[in-house]
Amino acid sequence: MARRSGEKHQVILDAAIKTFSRSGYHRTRVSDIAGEAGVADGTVYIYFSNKEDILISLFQNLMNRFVEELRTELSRCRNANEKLETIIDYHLRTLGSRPEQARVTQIELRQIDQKINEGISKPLLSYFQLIEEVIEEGKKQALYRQELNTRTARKVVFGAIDEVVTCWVMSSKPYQLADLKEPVFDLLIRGLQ
Amino acid sequence: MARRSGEKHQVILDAAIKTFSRSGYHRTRVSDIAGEAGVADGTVYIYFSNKEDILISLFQNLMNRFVEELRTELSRCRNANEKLETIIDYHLRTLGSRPEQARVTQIELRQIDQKINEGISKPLLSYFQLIEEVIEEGKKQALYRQELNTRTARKVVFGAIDEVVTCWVMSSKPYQLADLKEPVFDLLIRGLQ
Amino acid sequence: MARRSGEKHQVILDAAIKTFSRSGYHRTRVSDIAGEAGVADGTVYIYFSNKEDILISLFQNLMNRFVEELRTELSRCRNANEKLETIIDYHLRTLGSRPEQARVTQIELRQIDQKINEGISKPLLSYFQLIEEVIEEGKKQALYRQELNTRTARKVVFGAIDEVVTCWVMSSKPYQLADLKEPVFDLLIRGLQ
Amino acid sequence: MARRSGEKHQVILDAAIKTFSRSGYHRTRVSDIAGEAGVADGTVYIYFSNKEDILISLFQNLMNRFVEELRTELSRCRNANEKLETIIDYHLRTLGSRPEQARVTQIELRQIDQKINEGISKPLLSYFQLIEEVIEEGKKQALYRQELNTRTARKVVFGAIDEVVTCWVMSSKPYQLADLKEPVFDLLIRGLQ
DNA sequence: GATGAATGAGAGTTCATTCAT
DNA sequence: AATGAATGAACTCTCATTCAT
Repeated sequence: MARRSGEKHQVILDAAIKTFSRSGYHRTRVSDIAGEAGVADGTVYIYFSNKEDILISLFQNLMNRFVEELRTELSRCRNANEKLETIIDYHLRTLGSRPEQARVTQIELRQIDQKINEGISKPLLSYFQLIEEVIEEGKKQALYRQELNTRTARKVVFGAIDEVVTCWVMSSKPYQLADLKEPVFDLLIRGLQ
Repeated sequence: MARRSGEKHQVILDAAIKTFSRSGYHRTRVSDIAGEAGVADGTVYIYFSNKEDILISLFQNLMNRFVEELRTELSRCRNANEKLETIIDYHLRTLGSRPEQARVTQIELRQIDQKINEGISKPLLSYFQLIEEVIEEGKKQALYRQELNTRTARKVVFGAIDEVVTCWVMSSKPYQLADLKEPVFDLLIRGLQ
Repeated sequence: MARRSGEKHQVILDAAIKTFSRSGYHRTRVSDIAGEAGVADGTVYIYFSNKEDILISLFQNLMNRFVEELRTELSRCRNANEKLETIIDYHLRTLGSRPEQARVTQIELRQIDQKINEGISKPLLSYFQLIEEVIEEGKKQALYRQELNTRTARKVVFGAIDEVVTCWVMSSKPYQLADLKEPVFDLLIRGLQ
Repeated sequence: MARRSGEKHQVILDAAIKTFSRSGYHRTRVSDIAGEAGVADGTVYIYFSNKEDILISLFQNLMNRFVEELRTELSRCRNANEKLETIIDYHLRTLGSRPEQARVTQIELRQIDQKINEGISKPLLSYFQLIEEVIEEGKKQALYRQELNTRTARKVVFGAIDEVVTCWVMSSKPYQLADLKEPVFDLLIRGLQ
């Protein structure tokens, strides 16, 4: 049964990012990943229970690290506004500097079946949770309107950032993704106030 | 069953919405669509060149009608604010009343290969175009800030609405999608002003 | 049931020679033949019972005319040697001047199933019969050896001519097929004497 | 089943001869070959790129062995006449003792598309080459006429033998193919002299 | 007789997954 | 733990043939 650690575990995950990003989830064969990782096809199944498991593990890995590091950066902020700015900045900066990861997150991850989304939802929910915490904090700090519906506001915030990333991924990337931080932050902060 | 010429085209398209929505694009066999449509497998290939073509035609069909009707509604509005409100309202109302179409648009459509996205991009771009026109109009009418980057603003607006729809589709739909119009509009309008 | 006459019967047969020659029997669709003939797909089935029937009818048509005309030419000959020369000449001249027919005869006709060969065998047998008659005549006229096995001799004669045609069809046809009459006749006549 | 590496390649080839000979190339399904070989359908595609590849590999295999063994036999001959006799004898003996192989060579092999013929031409050409060498040798040894066109003579020789085999394959085989060696050789040798 | 839209059986090929070594 | 040959279920698409008009 799927070992979740070991050096090869990570090697396969790295190979998967590359191949998924290059060819897309459905076009990538397990043997492609194995080849890229320099292991035998069967070895993949020692570390992952199936192909979908690789994609989900990939996302969970990335997302956990993402949220963890983001929480660290947020701990240095003094108020909700700074935190929101940090969220947008970190999100755009991280994916902007890792196009392969961005492609997997924005495109490939959405190619899997409904039921599997559960594996994706969990780590994503912790990010949603984080954003909602910041909005709540902003309301407590009287920075944002009291009547603001936190959940809806979170959707707007996340949706805005997410769309900006998707557009960048789908484009030929003629601009720096991080450069969009200012206008996006500006728009969202005014919306919340 | 399909008496008039050309009727089968639509029958197959309707069947495709149902089956894609029910089972997802990759899990749907062409024979499932044919069965749902009450035609033979081969008949599908008289009207569509392949499975992907069905999905793309589906989206183009829906999106063209969507943009067309939306433009009609917008023609009744007096200013950019009313238009923005109409866009959000129409978007949420339309998809909120057609969960199957919403599922296809939000989920299944994103499951196809990169190159095929071209077929999707075109009709989507006309919607993006529409939103940008409204934002530009708002700037001209001095309703929105002059320094607003129209393209980025459009991404934020579309991303916000889109995320709201996606969350609803993924949920067990315990609320009316259209009910989110107010808070979303409120947030976005403040962001633009 | 397949009507064996009518103007369209011949139109379809002519279209079949072209398409079979161009694309090969298995690569040719019935709709290709219909298209080339300028009739509807279904019309083909008024005149022929199925696709194989077209190929067989084609061959029978060609072969009957071939043997008939050849017999006429032979009637002008005075002895077996002249007749053999005429056979070789006529065979090479006829196929050499109709590359499409040659292609169908040499290549496409051999692409059909065993049991169907019966339809091909019959008209071919009358050609074999003709050759054997000439050899027998040659023996009677003391032109050829008495101990000659007529059947085997016929196989050698036909095989030689047939191979010469096949090589020409498969080649880019940089020479006139009829030019091979002399050396082929020379070889065979010496073999028979 | 298939213990030693590479053994399956031959097992599949052997199964292919049987099934092609029994049902014909087009009537044989890949799963029939796999079944006859006692392997899974997919296994066939590990060793061959597609169905056509099986037929071509089959022929190349047989033909290479054929020419190789024939060359060995020819090395024992003292002059062109003996060699020509050996060629005819070996050709008829080999195919006469392996009716399945003969059927594939004479009938099924000619059922494939033009472009694929390239795969067939090469090994066949080496046989043609061999025959031409012998004819040339006969001319040098003053056994055959100097003015003989070697290429045409080769076509006559090969065509004669080939036709004899084809007739035998198509018949119910009431005679020994090898028994035709004498009359065929007799006819051809006189033609060449 | 003619049409051509509709049919649906059919088959080649792929590839995730397994398991003997 | 690692391998990679073998598996076989799965699925798209083609096209000869039919038949209502």
